[in-house]
Amino acid sequence: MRPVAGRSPVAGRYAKRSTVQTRGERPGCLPGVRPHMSVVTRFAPSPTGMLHLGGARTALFNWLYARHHGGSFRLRLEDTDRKRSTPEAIAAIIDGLTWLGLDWDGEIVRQSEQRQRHADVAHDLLATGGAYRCYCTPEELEAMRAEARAAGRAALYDGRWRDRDPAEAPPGIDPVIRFRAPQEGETLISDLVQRDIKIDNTALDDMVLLRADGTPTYMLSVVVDDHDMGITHAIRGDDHLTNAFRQTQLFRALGWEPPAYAHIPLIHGPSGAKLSKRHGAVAVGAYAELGILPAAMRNALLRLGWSHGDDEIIDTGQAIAWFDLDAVNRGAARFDMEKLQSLNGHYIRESADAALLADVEQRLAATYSLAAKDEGRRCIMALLPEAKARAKTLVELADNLAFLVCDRPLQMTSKAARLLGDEGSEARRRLGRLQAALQDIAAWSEADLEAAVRGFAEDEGVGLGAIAQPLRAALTGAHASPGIFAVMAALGREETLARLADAGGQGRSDR
RNA sequence: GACCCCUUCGUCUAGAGGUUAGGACACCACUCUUUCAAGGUGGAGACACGGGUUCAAUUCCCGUAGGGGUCACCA
Repeated sequence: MRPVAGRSPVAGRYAKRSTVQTRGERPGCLPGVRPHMSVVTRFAPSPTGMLHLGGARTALFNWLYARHHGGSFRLRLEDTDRKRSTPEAIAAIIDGLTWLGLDWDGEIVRQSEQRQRHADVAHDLLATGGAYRCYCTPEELEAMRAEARAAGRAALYDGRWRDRDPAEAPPGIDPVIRFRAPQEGETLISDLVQRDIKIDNTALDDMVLLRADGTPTYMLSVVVDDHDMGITHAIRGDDHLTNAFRQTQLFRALGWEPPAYAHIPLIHGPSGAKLSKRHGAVAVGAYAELGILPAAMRNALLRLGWSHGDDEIIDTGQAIAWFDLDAVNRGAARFDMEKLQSLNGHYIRESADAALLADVEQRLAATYSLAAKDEGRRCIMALLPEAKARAKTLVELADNLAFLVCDRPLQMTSKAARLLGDEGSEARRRLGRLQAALQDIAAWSEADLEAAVRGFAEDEGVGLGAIAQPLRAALTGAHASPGIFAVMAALGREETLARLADAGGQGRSDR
């Protein structure tokens, strides 16, 4: 992982870029209006935890936007807070994105590796008066905030070192470097999603650029990195909206042009509040375990806050073709697991059998602790087309196929046991006769089996259901399963007859 | 508290100054059927409230209420 953001090579490109800006006069218009500028988006998570739905959706939108415009999508780890950033979190983010199929361009940029450049920028600003040293103690700041709050104002730094003579600096205190933010007028953002929003500059204070220990803060780092990486569009969660004003001011102070911003609404948890560790945030990896297909996840995430008329099932190719920021909503949405599952069922049905096989085998092997033998694999493949139509998740799919690889005698569910009845029941005796009837069937094919069983039912003078249900119980241990003839064909002659014997012959092991 | 944002069926959403307010998930019924799904058909279900503007407002404007976000030497 080597950062690409250097200090110099991109400067020239930038000078060119800033002359093209027309954004701001046309709030509703799309970034595509700026010709000849290749789109560069980025997903910039802080590696302090898992990748949850909100982050995943932000990544998706950035990825889609870049792919739609033929630009590039970068991944940047905002690890300036090295105490909180962990290798596990980095791995979780990478795994999550990989699982989702969101591939990034170029190398991953680790913000911490850019700290010297960030510090240099801060010092340049200091030299030109765009920033100043502040010697406040944490206690002093805390008191300041408490007072502001008590007075019913926003808790802002009051700028007490802004114009103070550094000669008055108290001894023994390492100063922070603060941005000298404009105090008059207002700052406008022409957000691609939220439209024009302006804020009075008095609502913003002089933020810290460099901490007392000389390390850069996030606010400085994003600005420098977005600039250095040539980010044209910053698509991120709504919770960054107020940061955009500060960042815009910093960009301007540095003589740079900020990227186009697009603040997308947050995804809310069941409680209606922002997703967080305490509020319904689940790592995307958890959905993989639940048997969700990445394609379904992408589709579900896409429809949260974005729409294309009445279209619901939108595969990734279609999403790339259709996605743009103008159709992004401004209100937060809640995530609906039921809808995800429904979508997932669709994508499972659309999947090729071979693509599902490995996953099913793995799940079966984990749950039933049986090695997938060739015979087992043959059975599974044979029934996959049937089983696929009945599963909303890969977990269900595996569960629905588990009977194929279970050892005899089968464990019966209570409903299955009821279908079979007690020892010597009519249903069981009939299964015994069926076993005999099937004994010398010539070709063990689904069609022949169906003909044979139907014929048998006729001979017995009962409807097919009266045979099929107990038969299903005997063969699968359950009252519901894929089509019974397909089950028999998949199981094979030997295993089918053996299970029939278990149920019809001696009548054992049912519960 | 200050600043900012949001508000159409339970949920995700479409929509437009005049519509029977559309779709999807979930729900109910019917259908198909060897079961369960899937599929098909049908049903119930929404414009937060109050003022304006207008011939007409759910759509535009202003308030109210409710919800959310942000106010760190976190990101």
